Amino acid sequence: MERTGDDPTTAAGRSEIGYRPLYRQVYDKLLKRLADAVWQPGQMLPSEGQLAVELGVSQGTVRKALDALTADSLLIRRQGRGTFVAEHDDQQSVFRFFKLRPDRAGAGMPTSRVITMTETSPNADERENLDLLRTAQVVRIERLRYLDGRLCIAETISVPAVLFPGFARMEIPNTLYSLYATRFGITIATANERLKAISLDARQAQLLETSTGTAALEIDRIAVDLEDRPVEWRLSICLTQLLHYNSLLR
Amino acid sequence: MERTGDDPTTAAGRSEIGYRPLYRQVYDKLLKRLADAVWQPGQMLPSEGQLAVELGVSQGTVRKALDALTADSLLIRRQGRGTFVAEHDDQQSVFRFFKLRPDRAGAGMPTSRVITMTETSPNADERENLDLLRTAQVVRIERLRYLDGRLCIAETISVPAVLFPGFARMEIPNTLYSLYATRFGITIATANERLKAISLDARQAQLLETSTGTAALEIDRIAVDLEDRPVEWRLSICLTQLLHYNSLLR
DNA sequence: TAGTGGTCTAGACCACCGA
DNA sequence: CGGTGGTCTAGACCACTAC
Repeated sequence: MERTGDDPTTAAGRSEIGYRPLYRQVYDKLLKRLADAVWQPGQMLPSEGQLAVELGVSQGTVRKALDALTADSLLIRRQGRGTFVAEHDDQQSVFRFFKLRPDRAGAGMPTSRVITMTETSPNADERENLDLLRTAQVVRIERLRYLDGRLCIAETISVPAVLFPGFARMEIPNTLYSLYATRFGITIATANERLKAISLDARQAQLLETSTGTAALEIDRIAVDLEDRPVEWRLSICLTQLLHYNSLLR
Repeated sequence: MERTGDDPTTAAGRSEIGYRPLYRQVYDKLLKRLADAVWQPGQMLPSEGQLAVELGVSQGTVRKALDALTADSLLIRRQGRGTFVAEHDDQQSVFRFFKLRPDRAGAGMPTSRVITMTETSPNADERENLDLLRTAQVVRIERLRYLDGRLCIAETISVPAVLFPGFARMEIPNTLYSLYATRFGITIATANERLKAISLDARQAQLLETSTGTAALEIDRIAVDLEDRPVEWRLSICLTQLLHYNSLLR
């Protein structure tokens, strides 16, 4: 099943011509450095002027590339201080990919408890969603998550083992994506989520300490890195009696 | 919307506590014209150069304001042709606010059938979500929606009657938001959706021609206009056996 | 060919931050 | 204070569209 990243109406043909604006080339060069972890998360980049000299373009062109990277949440710019590689382990960034909120109060940080963690051969879903060969291995995590102390999510997380060496024997922190970035040099750029309403089967109900047939929200997420490779597949089952999934359309 | 924040400073030249960039003032001026429907949807704006002369700023400053309006989906710019007021009745814009997709195929246009349409006093939810006084009136629509010919949504739509004079006696098209724009001068800028999984009660099940207790997706949407006023509340009950709600996180 | 938006440059000045 | 990003300008040239 082909997964459409965006509206089906955006299938309009591209010019096909090999014209690439200068600022776009600068964007790609800087993106490559970020992907190669030349600059670490939190680190300050050279100033606009220095980059301009180094790359042999005007400061305005560098600026346009930096602004684009900032719009893509890869950089953070602060007037008077400098340009920094975005850190994905602060509170703000956690909620970038976590859209569940309590109905009434503001959300505290979600917490987690790992149930199982194994390195194994991928099943059919994992092969398809992570674009894997049959001979590849995956690391698969099952865990429960809590919001404001209340059990609300059971999820299965699968990643290609080759991209995460030693992952299966690690202590798993609450914020996975910062671990991906700091330990494996993998930055999650975007994630595509597909939501459905389901009735819990017996196993799911037991995990979530509720009764079979309860309505729950299923979130099927594929996360991709800076080079648009799928690097994580996550299937979350969420109880939404006291929570909701928040989506802002603009 | 990021650009219509709660900046307390006014457009008055230079105040010492708040600083308002020139391009931001231009943005606001142009936004006002869009809100006042000085330029109609689909219409071409004057060129950058003409606007620059008229407003007494440089072309680059106009450009920055136009780019910001384009980023907010209010304008569409086409190289070699001009800058146009975004039309919200073409296929692209429909899917901007409609995130349900068939699991397997690409989505055709959704269709609708109105069940009831009344003008009445608001209930407590409507008063709260639309920020209404007890004496106000609302227009309330119940309808069913179909995707690829299949019944999948039952929804209730409520709008303040004062903003939509004569609405209750109109023929209702499939794409409501284009009607809002063309007949009432109201442009939907953003919408906030809250999703939950629910079990259908008897009435909902009957409407959707399925059985009581079926799991379904409830979408609670508040849509706001260019001035950030809530102008529509919509509660949709969606069957997701063959559909999913698509959400792209970046 | 004329007119549009898109890119690129160079330089001036402003607002903000930290030492 | 010096250094950073943010704004603003003026002008040149490029790519695209319509006629």
